[in-house]
Amino acid sequence: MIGWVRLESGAVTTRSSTDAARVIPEATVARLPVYLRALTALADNGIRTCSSEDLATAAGVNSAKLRKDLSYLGSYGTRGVGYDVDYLRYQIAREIGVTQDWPVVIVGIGNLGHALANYSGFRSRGFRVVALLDADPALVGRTVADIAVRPFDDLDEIVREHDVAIGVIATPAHAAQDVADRMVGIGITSILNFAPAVVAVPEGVDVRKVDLSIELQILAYHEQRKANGGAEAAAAAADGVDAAGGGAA
Amino acid sequence: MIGWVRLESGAVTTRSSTDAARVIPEATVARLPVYLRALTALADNGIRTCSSEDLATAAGVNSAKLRKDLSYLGSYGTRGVGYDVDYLRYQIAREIGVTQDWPVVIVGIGNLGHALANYSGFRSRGFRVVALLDADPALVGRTVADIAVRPFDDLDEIVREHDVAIGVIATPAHAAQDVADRMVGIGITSILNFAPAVVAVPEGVDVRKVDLSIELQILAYHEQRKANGGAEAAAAAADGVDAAGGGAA
DNA sequence: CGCATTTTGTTCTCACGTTCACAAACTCCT
DNA sequence: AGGAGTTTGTGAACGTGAGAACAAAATGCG
Ligand SMILES: NC(=O)c1ccc[n+]([C@@H]2O[C@H](COP(=O)([O-])OP(=O)(O)OC[C@H]3O[C@@H](n4cnc5c(N)ncnc54)[C@H](O)[C@@H]3O)[C@@H](O)[C@H]2O)c1
Ligand SMILES: NC(=O)c1ccc[n+]([C@@H]2O[C@H](COP(=O)([O-])OP(=O)(O)OC[C@H]3O[C@@H](n4cnc5c(N)ncnc54)[C@H](O)[C@@H]3O)[C@@H](O)[C@H]2O)c1
Repeated sequence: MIGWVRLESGAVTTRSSTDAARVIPEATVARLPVYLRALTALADNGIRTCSSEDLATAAGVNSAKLRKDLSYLGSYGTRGVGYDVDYLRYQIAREIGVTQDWPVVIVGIGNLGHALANYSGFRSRGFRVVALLDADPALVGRTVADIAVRPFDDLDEIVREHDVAIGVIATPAHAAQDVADRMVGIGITSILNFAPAVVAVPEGVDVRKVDLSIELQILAYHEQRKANGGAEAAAAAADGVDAAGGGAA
Repeated sequence: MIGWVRLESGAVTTRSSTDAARVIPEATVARLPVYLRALTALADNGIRTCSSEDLATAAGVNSAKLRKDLSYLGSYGTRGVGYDVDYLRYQIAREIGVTQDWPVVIVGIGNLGHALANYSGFRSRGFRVVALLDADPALVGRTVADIAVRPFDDLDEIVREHDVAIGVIATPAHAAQDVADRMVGIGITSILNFAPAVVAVPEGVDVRKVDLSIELQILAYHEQRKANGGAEAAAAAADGVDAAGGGAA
């Protein structure tokens, strides 16, 4: 359907048709979890089938975009009928990789680290917090959310023992790069960074950042334009501000 | 430089040249706070002048992108020299609107609400938490970060008194839409939503969402592709995964 | 069965965002 | 003053994403 993968240099590989050209656009990847959440909500309400229009409404997107996104995964709907909620849910979960369990370590058990440790949405979505780490000796030994806080230097041991691939940084900004370097050094290849700092990582390691201040500043920018009446406000209104875009990136 | 704003229908408005065609792309708006943070870091290190290359490195972006982004604000650099750190910092802050103080209310003082209330990065970036609200009578009256928790029904009074434009939702997902509706009803026009739920708002209201689970699931997707060796991994590696894209998107 | 109706999957077009590449503008040195 | 060296600001090329529109496929009804 989408065609074969072109290779610029000579080598030509044949592929089984099952994994044909699976290059899912990044923008689509970022929306799949939203669809998954919407499907779960529908299933919880006892809905077994839905149209792209229904699901799009539940996910807060346009139905054309939804259908196009789903088409990258395959043809899991039925024309004239719609999608089977449970079936589609499973397919998306499998595509994202949340049918399996992902062990996660959290580094920096301060205000935010406490909240994260207590967050139930972690576990319910296929992520398991295997360790809480902090450099502060006063915190080590305390238990948060039934997990003992351990010294940061235990990172190596824990990552090896549980085969951890995902690390969360919730330390102050000045420590973020050091923590990231240690994580990468031990083989962690995905990092979620809550510290307001740019962390540099080698090729092959993914970093996603969550920055509250940036989100607020983006809101402030639009707010300022709304407040400044006249031409500027008109221009701001015209671009259909509805946002909820981040994601990131 | 950028030309006049074209209007599709007859009406032609003249503009003073000072606010000429200020249509800053959304992607640029999302990066301006990052530049601001990088400039602050440079200033803290005593650096008074920097090139686009320096600043780009500090902000974790490509220098061409940085220069193009800054060009939407005006010409604040000097060719052959670079940018004056303090001057550029002020210009960006003014553009975003963080030279003024933004009053903010936080609704839902659970795990996350506590962390947010204690977050110092709020205040230092031009945002002032004027109230903490919760529906739970057991929480009302307690003080968190020197601010008394007040009943959710005080929202109207507080918003009117402090002229609040920005609201933060940190309640469970099932309460998010109700809280948003109340906020919008009183005149809040910017919402930062931490609950994993789609909230619908009328035109003219901005919603940005921060969703930890989604970020982790995006990481899991890429992680899965890295793990699945062979063709898929090759494709994943080829698309230069370096992410940190949020935001926005 | 044939036809109207519904809804998906896909194609096409346009808008937006990124990156390259270079002229313009500035400094410094001789 | 003039030329070499820097660095900005921006035009143009390219790639990605969004949305409209529609053909293809399924259902249901007479
Ligand atoms: N609190 C919030 O709501 C919030 C919101 C957005 C972003 N953030 C950011 O998240 C980070 C954490 O915020 P917080 O309020 O929890 O801060 P915090 O000071 O309460 O906690 C930071 C924790 O990190 C630990 N730490 C410091 N250096 C370390 C190191 N090298 N290795 C391991 N642990 C180390 C400290 O001991 C402390 O327990 C900060 O960067 C902050 O800017 C916080
Ligand atoms: N804890 C985390 O680290 C974390 C991370 C990401 C997202 N979230 C999301 O943030 C939200 C809050 O998480 P939490 O862990 O703080 O939950 P929580 O249950 O600890 O706190 C929720 C608070 O909201 C209050 N509340 C409930 N309904 C309300 C209403 N209608 N009006 C006002 N207040 C109301 C409750 O009384 C409670 O104090 C949840 O939606 C959660 O999914 C939490």
